[in-house]
Amino acid sequence: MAELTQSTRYDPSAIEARWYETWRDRGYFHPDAGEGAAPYTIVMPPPNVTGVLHMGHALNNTIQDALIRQRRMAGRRALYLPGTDHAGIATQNVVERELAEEGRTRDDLGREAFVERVWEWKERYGGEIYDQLEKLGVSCDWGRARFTMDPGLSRAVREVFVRLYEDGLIYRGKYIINWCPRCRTALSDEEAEKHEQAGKLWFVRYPLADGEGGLVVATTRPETMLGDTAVAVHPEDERYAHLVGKTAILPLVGRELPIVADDFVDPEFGTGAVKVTPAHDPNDFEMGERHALERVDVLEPDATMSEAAGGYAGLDRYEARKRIVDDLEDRGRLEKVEAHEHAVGRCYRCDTVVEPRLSDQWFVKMKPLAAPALEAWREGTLSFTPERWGKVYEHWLENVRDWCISRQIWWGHRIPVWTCGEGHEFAAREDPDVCPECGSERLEQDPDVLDTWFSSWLWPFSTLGWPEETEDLQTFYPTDTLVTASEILFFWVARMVMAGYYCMDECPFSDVVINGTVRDHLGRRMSKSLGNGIDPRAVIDEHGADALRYTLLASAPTGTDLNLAIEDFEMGRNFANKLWNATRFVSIQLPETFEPLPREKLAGHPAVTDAERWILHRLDETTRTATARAEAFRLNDAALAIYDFLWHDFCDWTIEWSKAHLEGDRGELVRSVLVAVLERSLRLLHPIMPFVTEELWQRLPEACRTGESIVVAPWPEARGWDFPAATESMALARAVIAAIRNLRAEYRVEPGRRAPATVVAAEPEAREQLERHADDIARLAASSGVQVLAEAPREEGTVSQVVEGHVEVSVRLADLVDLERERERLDGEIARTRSLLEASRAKLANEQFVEKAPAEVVEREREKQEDLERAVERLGSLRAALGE
RNA sequence: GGGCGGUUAGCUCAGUCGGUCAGAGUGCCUGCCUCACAUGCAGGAGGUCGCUGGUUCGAAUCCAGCACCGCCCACCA
Repeated sequence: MAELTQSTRYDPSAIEARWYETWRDRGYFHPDAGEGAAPYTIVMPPPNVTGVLHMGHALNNTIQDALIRQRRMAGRRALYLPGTDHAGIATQNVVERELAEEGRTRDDLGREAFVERVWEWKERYGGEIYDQLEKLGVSCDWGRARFTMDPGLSRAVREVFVRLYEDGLIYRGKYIINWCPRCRTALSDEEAEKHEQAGKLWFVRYPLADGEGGLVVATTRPETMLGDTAVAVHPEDERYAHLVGKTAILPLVGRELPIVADDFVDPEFGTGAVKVTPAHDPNDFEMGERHALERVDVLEPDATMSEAAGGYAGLDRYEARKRIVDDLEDRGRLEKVEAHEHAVGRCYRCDTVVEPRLSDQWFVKMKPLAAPALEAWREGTLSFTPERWGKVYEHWLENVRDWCISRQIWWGHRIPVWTCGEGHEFAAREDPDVCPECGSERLEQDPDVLDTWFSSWLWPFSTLGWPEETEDLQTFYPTDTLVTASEILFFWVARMVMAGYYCMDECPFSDVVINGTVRDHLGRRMSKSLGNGIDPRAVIDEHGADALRYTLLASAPTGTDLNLAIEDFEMGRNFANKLWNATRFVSIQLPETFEPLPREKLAGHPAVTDAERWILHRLDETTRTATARAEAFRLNDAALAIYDFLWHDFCDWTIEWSKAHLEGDRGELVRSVLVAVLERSLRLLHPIMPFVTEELWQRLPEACRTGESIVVAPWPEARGWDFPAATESMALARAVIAAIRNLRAEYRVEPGRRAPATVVAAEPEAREQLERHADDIARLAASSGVQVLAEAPREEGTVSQVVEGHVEVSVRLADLVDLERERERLDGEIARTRSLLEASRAKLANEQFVEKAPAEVVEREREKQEDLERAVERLGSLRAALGE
């Protein structure tokens, strides 16, 4: 164990894969269902099967894994359930592109062969993301991994669909939906992303049928005018009151358009008169319903103009727009054109501008499902971190609209609705042979498939076996924490809560933790097209998974976006390396047969000093902080607290301090403390940096740890090591050391040259503390000896500082001292201290302050004033000794 | 149009209850290969906490307004 030949560089590549296999093979990630310890469950937001691990996944999964590992160590039965999503449109697109390269289309293959082909693709590439997640070190239960199109999950989808259908919560109808002309499918409102875009507003004059004047309407999509079946104005708009009931003529087409009055119209916008196109605009559709208007569909599914467009038939929508504008202009119907910024929907998969289109689609009624989901948030059954996301969730649910769930693609769960030759329509859990109503064998299944999210929203329970009453479901549902990005709060989180209540009558999780978006150092979203993405796999290859995980967690306050540059990951790498070397140092000190003192004997050991007590005190403090922060989902705070403790307290001070105490009477105690602190620190850090902590933990003597792996070692608890006096005394010692070092550096003392130092303190208590530490202070400050005195002897050739207000630290530098410079330095110091003192005095002279501020604050201010007074005094006498 | 978030050191960001909160990492400057670690050690410079008011004994912190950046929602064609 104590080989001195070990490399001074930590090499993660040598150990990560090995440990991962060991953990997995030993079953640490696989909790049993049934009776046992309290479960803790996280279901992984399933990445798309087409997905490649990106920084967003890395962050999301690191957070989840850190939570899972911490709770597992704390004794919970932790289940981290992984899986992938079939991602209907995305996956179909990938395979269609593959086919395109072969010069074929999905229609060439036909539905069955195409779906077969997608399955082949899935079998071949769908597992890649699992390998990448393993490299990240996530402690998922791979034996329970699920895919949204597994037989079990497909059964769950069917079951829910049929239940909703039977409950009257699913309906089919002709409505305006978002249509992607490239994917040739409907999209949900959430899938049609709105983007502000510069466009134009065309003002077109529609003449009246009776030949008397006309009225001007404004439109952003002139091509849709071919489908106009009315013109609308506001009922109270006096400008147009006389026209209501009359008829206008549609230019270019000649169709007669009734002029109707409708509340929807905003008199302030445009001209206050609106062309109504029920087949191509959701509002116009509703107006069409209200006024029983005809619907004229002028577009084909691929966004070319249909037969109904007359002379424009066959043209692409934008080509048609151009021609129509030209033609209107030619005929003098175009009044004017204005620049106009407006929101345009685009397909979230291919970025094509979506077209509002009239078609037959399936919908889920959301209002009844939303009610319990709202209730859960309002009652506190469901919490969000950060809390503000709860309001976003609430607002969406309050305004939720029905969910369009049918997609005109082939890859996905086919809608389980059949129609028989007699026209009977029914939904069925099992593929039917005959119509249940009339026995007809001529059955036809609806050709559409379900929105991918229709399977994702069941994820927390479908993955556990639902609709079967499995042991897993009983044990691990409801789950505990859901960690996800804010982008899918509506797509996924809100709908999961609805499904949870609808199917299980219970909220599917108690906490939703929203993680931030990973951006580049300029704050731009990482994306393929910008080429600014940092590949987490490359970071793992270069620095190790622990470095990636630490950097991500430390840089990511919960819910805040993080801007990262590639160099930032060196922070994690350096920390892992620091740990490696600290452990090397401790190991080297331990004989092969080392038996550490029992932990309960450390703090009360006869040979114990402030140095040991202080680090034990800090260890307890850090343990409490790390635990509280991990429980509150504040992993960045936990990570930073452990980092600070290990690097700056343990390595910078305790290890350095210990070097003179490793042998002799105190040796056994000091070594026991070192190993105890290190061992517990490794456990604290394990959820964040699993690999390096395991590797190092295993290198500690067996008697210093419990169990065969740190993965299943107990989460640390504070032991009541509470030593404020030792903490204070060490703070003074460290301040004195820092002062001597500072004086040496200022005077450019050669590193090899040692100089005697004097520490003057009036208080006997302070002197006593310093006396005890004199040798260590001298050693760590490169001094030949430290003398502790009550009175200051004024010697020539010394330079001084005052620390903690009342302690004077002097170093004899003889020939190196530049009197002039020392006078200046002290004058500066005196001026600074005086101004602080003045401020403090002014504060205390303020009656209001003394009266109204809490006694504790006033007391602290008094102490501060005293310290400053003494400091000014001491500095003054130092200065006086230097003459003019 | 509505809502939310951000603005703190050159850079990336912490800062919970208003009073030891002017902090970290990185970068920069000085000096060190000191027997765990140069992926390191020691020392140092660097900020009017976006702007303007207000509340308060006291404001980076609370309130209002403003400016800039970003996100989400939205059926004004």
